[in-house]
Amino acid sequence: MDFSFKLVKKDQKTHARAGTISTPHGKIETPAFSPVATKASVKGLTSEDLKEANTQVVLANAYHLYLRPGVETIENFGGFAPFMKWEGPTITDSGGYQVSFLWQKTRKKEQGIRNKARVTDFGMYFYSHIDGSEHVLTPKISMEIQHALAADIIMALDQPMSQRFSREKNKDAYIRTLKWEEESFKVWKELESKRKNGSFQALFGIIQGQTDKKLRRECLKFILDTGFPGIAIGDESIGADPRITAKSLDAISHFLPDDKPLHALGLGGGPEGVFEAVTRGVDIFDNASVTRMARTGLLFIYPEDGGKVGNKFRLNIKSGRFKGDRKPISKKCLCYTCKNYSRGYIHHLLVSEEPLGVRLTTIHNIHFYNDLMIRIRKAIIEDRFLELKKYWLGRSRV
RNA sequence: GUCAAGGUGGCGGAGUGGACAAUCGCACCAGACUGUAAAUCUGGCGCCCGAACGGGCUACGGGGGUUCGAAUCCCUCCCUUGACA
Repeated sequence: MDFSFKLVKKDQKTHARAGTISTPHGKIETPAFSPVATKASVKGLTSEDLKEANTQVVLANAYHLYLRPGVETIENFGGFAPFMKWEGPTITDSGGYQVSFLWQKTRKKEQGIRNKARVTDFGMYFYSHIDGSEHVLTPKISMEIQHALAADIIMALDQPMSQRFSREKNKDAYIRTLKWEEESFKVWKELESKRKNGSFQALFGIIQGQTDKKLRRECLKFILDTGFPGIAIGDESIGADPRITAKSLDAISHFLPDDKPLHALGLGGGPEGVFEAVTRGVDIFDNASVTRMARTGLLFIYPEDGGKVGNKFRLNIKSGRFKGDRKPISKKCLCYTCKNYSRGYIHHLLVSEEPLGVRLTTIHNIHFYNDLMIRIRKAIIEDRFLELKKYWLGRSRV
């Protein structure tokens, strides 16, 4: 088996831990951030850019790649990683999240297309946002798609819970998720047993349950009993507000095994959210807003630059006050962008909608997150994690 | 010089007697951003007072007029563009 998680160091006072995930395509030193390459592309960057920004792993999406360019195309390239010329470890998401929240993401220019999804125990019926064609996603189909996309880490099909759902609907989603994960596991086992190329994909089960401690624990127990190689935690509570995320994680921190990594799906909340999540045992996470914010001009800065909880560790480079500013985005940052370009120039690029602006800001934000994770890992290993956390967050909220 | 069309907020451009401090777009300002249907979306955008409902002032080239009421109608002047000389 080409997949393992080994602890390097466990923090004494918190659940924070440093470890190494080994995959057929290399190691991931944790805690780690995974940039999101939904459609086999981190918007604006080449794989060399990603590498230079210290990226260890990227995450792509089954829903999007299935609809376009299609599974066969990618299979012929040997997976989405060779397709995008990425040589390191990779993750794919099952597509459950996408289908679940399609209905609320209708965009004005695409309003002509049917966008309702219908979920039954059998699967998720949905209409393509591209051409309106009808499709169904089941645990088996999701596993087959992800098998073809050939990431090192794949996700079971789930139906994420939401604060906007009724109690009843959330209960259904929870029960259905357990059922689908079990089914995903069976199909995955079968696909792995038939494998001829000596590779291996690690299937992660997803813990649902929002901030309900009982459900979270029950779900974790189910995932461990079933024997998934890794654990993911999902649904809407792993989101923007670090305190709600913390509440969800607190339910399971004590029960995390040492030999399985915990992935937080879509972990939000900026650097503050990262510290709170790592405090509670998160080893790896992905987040789309890091790169999305880069595109809209929200750039991360260090405490040395004035970054703090109050300003969410970021500045808005599009703001008129940066026009003509000759300083780099951050004086502390060692990314390609900060080493070579000024705030004034980047301000100009984004305001003028020059594509180069997106590339430079995305490089910076990804480098920032990766560097933050490197610092956190180092602090855990050197027994000063809480010290680092306090330095960043000020008076700790924990 | 004659004829024609036109002059509206930072810009473009609607409105052609009351519902107009004036649609809309751009620019500008602020905010948001979860397993990316996002280089997107939301809000503000004459000045002053107010937390808000709201109130006051100044404004559709200048001046004058008609009218209870004018960005809108009439007179006159100035300016722009096009055609003819």
